[in-house]
Amino acid sequence: MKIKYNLIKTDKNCKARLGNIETNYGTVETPMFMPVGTRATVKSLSPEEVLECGSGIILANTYHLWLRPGEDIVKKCGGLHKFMNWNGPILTDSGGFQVFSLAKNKKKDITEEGVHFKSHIDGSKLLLTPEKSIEIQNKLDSDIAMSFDECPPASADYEYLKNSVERTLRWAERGKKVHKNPNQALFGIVQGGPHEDLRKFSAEETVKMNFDGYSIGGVANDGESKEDMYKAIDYSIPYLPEDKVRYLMGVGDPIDILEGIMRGVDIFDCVLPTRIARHGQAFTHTGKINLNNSKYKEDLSSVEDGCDCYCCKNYTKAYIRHLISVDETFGGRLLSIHNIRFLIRLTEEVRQAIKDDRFLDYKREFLNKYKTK
RNA sequence: GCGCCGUUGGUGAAGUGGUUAACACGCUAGUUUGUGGCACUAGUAUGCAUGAGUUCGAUUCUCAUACGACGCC
Repeated sequence: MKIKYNLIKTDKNCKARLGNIETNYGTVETPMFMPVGTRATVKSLSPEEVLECGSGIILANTYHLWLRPGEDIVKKCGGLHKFMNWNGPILTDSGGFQVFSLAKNKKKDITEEGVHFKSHIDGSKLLLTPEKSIEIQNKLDSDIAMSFDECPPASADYEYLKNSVERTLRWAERGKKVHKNPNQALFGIVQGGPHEDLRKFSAEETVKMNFDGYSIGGVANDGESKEDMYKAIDYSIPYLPEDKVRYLMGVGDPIDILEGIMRGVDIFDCVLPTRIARHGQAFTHTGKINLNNSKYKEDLSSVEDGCDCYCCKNYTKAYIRHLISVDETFGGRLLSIHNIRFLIRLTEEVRQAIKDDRFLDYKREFLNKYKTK
């Protein structure tokens, strides 16, 4: 079966929603945070460890798996779940973001047909089209596939965004036509930058195509202000159906997650917890800390008091600082576990708060403690 | 004892008679939002072994001293 989204309730005081998603690989509760496993692995963690962090779902990336090992190999191995030994649901990104990301430094060639660009591995010329992206995702056999969209930079002007929104709609339609996997849901993506009319248009037109869920894209790009991100959400959500799940792509700063939930978002994903972990930083309820800092040299406390993760239950800051400073991968691994657990725990607490209709109180209390400086 | 060479920051080292002493590593701090990232950004010697001299001016020239390397007796 395809996924099924069940809305359980909405917080009385805001748009925060409590729900769950039924999939062939079990049910996951929303709001939720999805760790990123770009190349069929959440960097440095085993599936068991990801599960132990409380995550029931992960994200994998179409572009990267297309290049290596190739979707046919994954298919031969029995699909992505079997291939990577992950028995929970998997969401695949369409590759749209990679095109944007690759095009940041190099010349991109976005045409009506698709996007021409060069492989980051060997420089060979590639063409990714809406049809190709869906075909790859079908073969990967993820539970949730994304439409192939254009993810414009935050600096794009109105005219560019308008054209981009229209092109993304045409691409969504083309992708939907070739989508064949009966066990895989397909999401449409809302674009339009921070502009109210473009978001409205994009959302309404995308919803008309009747996707299994809806993503809000084009946010969290470099240089984008928080205000623009929140606008993008505010201007998209009202036009999305209540009974379909909403996914804010690429967002994972704790504050942004709470802001998103308050505005009606159900799913988040982000590389932040694992990336900053590899660079020595950890989320805590009082803000982000940097284990590189010399003040932790002799600190025998855990990364965060009261945290129930494997890292905090067994290791000191002094030890982790040492690992990070001598470049041992175990340090980043421990912090990845902690950071993912931190965000998952955040969503667990949020779900309870929504149950009690006190999400806004929870959010206020969290923000009071969480220093960004 | 004599000869010869050397002595620049935490480390390896560039360099010049004249405003701010290159670069690298390290160290310190910051950044990171659908992962081309173990990456990026910034800071880090008021001082060039010590003392004296030459000079308008010396880390750069001269002499002495200390320390170190090498060679000879």
